[in-house]
Amino acid sequence: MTSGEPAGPEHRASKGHAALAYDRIRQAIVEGAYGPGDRLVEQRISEEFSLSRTPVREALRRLESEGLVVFRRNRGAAVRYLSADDVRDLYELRARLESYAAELASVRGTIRSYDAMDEAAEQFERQVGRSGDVVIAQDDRVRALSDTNNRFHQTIVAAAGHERLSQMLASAVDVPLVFQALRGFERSELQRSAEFHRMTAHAIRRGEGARAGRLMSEHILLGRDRLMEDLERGEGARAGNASE
Amino acid sequence: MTSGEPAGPEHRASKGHAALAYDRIRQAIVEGAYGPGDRLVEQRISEEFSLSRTPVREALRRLESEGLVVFRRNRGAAVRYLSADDVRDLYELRARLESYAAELASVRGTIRSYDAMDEAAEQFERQVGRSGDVVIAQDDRVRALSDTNNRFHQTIVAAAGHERLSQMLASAVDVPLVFQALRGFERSELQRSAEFHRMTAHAIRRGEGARAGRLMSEHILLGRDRLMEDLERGEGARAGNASE
DNA sequence: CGGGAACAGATTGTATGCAAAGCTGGCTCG
DNA sequence: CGAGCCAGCTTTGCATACAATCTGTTCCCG
Repeated sequence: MTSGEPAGPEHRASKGHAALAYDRIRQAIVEGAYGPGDRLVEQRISEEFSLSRTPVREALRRLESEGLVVFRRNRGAAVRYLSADDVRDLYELRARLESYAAELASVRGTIRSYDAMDEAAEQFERQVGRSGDVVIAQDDRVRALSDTNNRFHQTIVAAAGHERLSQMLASAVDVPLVFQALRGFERSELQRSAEFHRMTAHAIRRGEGARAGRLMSEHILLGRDRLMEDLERGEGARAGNASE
Repeated sequence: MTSGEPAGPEHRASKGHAALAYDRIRQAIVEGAYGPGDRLVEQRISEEFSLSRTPVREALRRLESEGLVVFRRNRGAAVRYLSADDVRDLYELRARLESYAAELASVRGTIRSYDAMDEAAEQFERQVGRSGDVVIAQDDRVRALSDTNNRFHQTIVAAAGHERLSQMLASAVDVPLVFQALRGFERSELQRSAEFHRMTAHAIRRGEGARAGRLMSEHILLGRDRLMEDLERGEGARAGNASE
């Protein structure tokens, strides 16, 4: 569900308080509990989580380096605000990076990683099929879809076997946006996404890297287009509203 | 080592101790004072810089997020070790990112940014011209060359006007490698680099983004080839030992 | 009545203390 | 003679205390 950390059992003590704070703050941002521009006061958060400021601070700086949060000297952290232009840029960057990942995956991936990729693609398809007729509004559905979608993309990134690339993608994907985007998708769009997943996975497995890269890029840019429509219409909860 | 940073209790409030520690540690790694695998013990570093452990720790985590340093839980930080394969991957990634930056710069750059770009390219050329016949061994020369080279590349990235991209490149460039690479360059290779700088800058200014991107990519991949030769021939100071 | 200096509250940035997790080396026991 | 274990030291991770900086407001003076 969250990206990056290897999915271990839920041992709170074994993870370290800083990592814990990181997970929780990140999730709060991704799901919109903290909106863009909200200040993240260390004292308040540390009380909320029953920790000291030190690990909270560490988590915040880590989130800063991933681009979810901005720091201003002596003024602390706030959830990053993204303009429509920022979103456009971010998606285009992501398209390039993930296209590259798809190319690499087609060369370096193992059979097992391909199987995992297909499995995620199939599950996504099933979830789309099961979802309601027009718009899937229920948060749980969106979350499940988002998780499966992330899993598909991350499987490919993992198959690419490029650690730094995977690290970068974690910060380029900007999960809040993906979450938002999926919420607005209509069923036909979800089906198209599922189809792109299938085609991309197929190309990767066959070793056709360039094709896989183009498909992946197109897939992501289609997502961008859809999201930009929403943002320009003004209903994005995360961007587009510039007033305090 | 450092040319002029005050280390005493007298300090400017404008920078913050954490940022200072970051700069100094980073420079030490880039120039090889700390080699790959060296442990970075917080206590020792904080004494060295007359600071407390807190800002040092913060600096180390920032360096971790940039990929120069690795943390292992309860064992602290160490300078990251890069295998030859890692270096290859890193350069290819950098090529893609900076190629994209060049494309963007050709569309978004201002006249002023183009002038700065040319200025850096010209200075690089002058410095190459002035340097010794075969191999420039002197650290000062290498450092000057490295600075100018970085300035050229960073000018383009800045002209691209894509904050996240620029942030990513900061961590993809892995300055120690560039430093090492330049040290091994022969004069003819430096001249070729200078020429690529000129051609790339020209393409950017004329708005030929695709060309600029290809040139930039090629320029970086040439650098990669040269560096890989060095690494394979003997262990470069930074890579060569494969144990975990 | 308006501008600005200074004060107060809030919040970050830095320093230090303390407990727990790792590592090292030596000792004991098989 | 070797292997395993225990003790002590090192170093991190977290908590807390303190100092520096910023923001907003009030009050004084022109």
